[in-house]
Amino acid sequence: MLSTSARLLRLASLLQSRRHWPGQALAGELGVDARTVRRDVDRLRELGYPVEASSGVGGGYGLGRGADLPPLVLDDEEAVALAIALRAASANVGGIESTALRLLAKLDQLMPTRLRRRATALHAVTLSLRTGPPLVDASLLSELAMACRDSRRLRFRYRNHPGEKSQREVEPLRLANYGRRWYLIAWDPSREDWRSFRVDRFEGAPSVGEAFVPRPPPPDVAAKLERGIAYAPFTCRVTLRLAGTVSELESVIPVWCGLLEPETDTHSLLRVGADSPEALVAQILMIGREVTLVEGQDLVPAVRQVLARLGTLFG
DNA sequence: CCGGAACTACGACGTGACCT
DNA sequence: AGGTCACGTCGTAGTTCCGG
Repeated sequence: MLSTSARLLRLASLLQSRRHWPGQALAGELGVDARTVRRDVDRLRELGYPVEASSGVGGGYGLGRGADLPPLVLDDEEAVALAIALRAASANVGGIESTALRLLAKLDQLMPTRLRRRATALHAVTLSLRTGPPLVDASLLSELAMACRDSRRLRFRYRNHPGEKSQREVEPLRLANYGRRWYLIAWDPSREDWRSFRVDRFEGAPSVGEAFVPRPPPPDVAAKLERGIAYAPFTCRVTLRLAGTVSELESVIPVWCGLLEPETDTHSLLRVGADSPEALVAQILMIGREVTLVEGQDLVPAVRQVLARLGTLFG
């Protein structure tokens, strides 16, 4: 049983973690009666938290936008995650470097020693390699993240892999990053399917539309999208045949190698994508299995050149 | 369009623990 | 014993949904 003060901090933390909370759900989280939650909400309001309430079906509590940011409450794991994420994000997201450093300084000052050791350990043993300029803008990522969190439709202009432009309207689910690239995972009602969109291919700022009821993603959507991301965006693409079923191969072939598809009862297809013939060769070698080329004959001359250079080097 | 059901927040009140 | 505080119960009011 939490003390009243501890419960008040926990309530503030809960309200900051989600836009909307039914009173009964908060009561369940806090282990008290809904009436006690309401009293705590009153106390938070007295402390300056802009807690808004709505009655009726679908009603509940939520943090409104106040004149000032109320005190932010983080638990141990959140504080460590924030410190690590800030260091990583400042290198991969444009426009937030100095803000991230200011925030890190604040966190560093407030963190208990045990947490600071955990947060800095990863940074201390990680070497940051020069990776070029950031690919996406922080404000765009932030806007997409809020649309995911609040389950609001997004309309935006998008340029696909071949460079064709289109107007899209989707129900956003998650942001995902693969290497230095960021992707928006969303349900596309016009295609009746889940799609991933590269954030750096958005043209202009998206417009946020009406709220939608989030649909449960199919259980394997993350793996499928991960493999799709590992293939579709690249300029050098080949399809390989290898022995084994998809379920057998999934456990032995790294997910970043490409997109596995069933072909027959005994063989599967692996679609491999890379930025260059050199990277393609390296990726195919990493598969570590005997493969045959099914599609991508146009890349054969380029790949032969890479192999010839290797032959000269080590011959 | 209307009325009832369902759901939710809100207010009044009683109870028990703790402190002086 | 009396005051204070935190808590739960119960009834009320507002909102939404749905069937006739």
